[in-house]
Amino acid sequence: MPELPDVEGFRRILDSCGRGRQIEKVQVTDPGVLHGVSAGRLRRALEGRRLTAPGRHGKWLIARTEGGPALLLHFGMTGQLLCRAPDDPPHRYDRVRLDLGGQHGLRYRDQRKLQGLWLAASAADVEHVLAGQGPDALSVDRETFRDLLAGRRATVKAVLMDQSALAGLGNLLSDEILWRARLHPARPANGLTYDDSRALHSVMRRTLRLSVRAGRVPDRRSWLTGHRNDAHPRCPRCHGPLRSGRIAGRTTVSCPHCQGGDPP
DNA sequence: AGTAGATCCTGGCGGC
DNA sequence: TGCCGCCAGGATCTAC
Repeated sequence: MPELPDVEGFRRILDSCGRGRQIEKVQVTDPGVLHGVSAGRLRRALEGRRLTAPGRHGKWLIARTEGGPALLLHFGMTGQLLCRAPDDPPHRYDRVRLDLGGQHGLRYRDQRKLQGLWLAASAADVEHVLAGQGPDALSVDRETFRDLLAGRRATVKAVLMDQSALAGLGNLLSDEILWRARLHPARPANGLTYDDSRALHSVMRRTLRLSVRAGRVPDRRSWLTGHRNDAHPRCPRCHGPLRSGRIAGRTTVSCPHCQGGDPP
């Protein structure tokens, strides 16, 4: 389930594998992942273009070309970006392939096709596709973060996961961050104190930095994420039983002891 | 403004 | 064994 750290990993793959190289051939093996563009138009728009420094906003990856259009990639739950030689055997979930000359190539691989690829004709068009995204969770400053929480009556978990409020966090990271900050996920966002939001911001940044370094949310046993799929999960901090429920429509794991039994 | 629920999509899993 | 329904959680839409 790609969240900000995973997509940041894909950005690095795109950078090391594709930057400076020319897109020689675009192969769409499943047009079902294309949004608002046909396979033919995608091919005509990208073939012959040279990839430049890629960007990322939240869970979006931006593959820019020199003086040309940009390809926007969203990985849904199961998507990934791989650097593979064009003659590497195809995988059944390879949906789009970019051949970059020689032994270089990129593949958009995705089992469930919940999201996919968008084509942006220009920088302004990139902004258009990304309109409505909140600030990136890795670069949002403390005051902006505090204000976006203070302006919402929804639960703090719902706001953390809302891409229009804050871009980049998914279900796993939200639970991890709230657990580390010792905040109950069902607390109303606008009920957090100044100190709460300050601590939450700091914990979020630290958790994101560690996750980006690992290329994903680590499922180490010292992390909440390393326990959430256990039959009888216990808190790695206090060793009490973890609680599993649904908040904002998502499975939510938290520690009743560390994060409070009931939200105030 | 907020939540719940359906939808999209595919595969793994438990139950019968 | 095989079929059914549920669940996973990325997002969006409608209904309340």
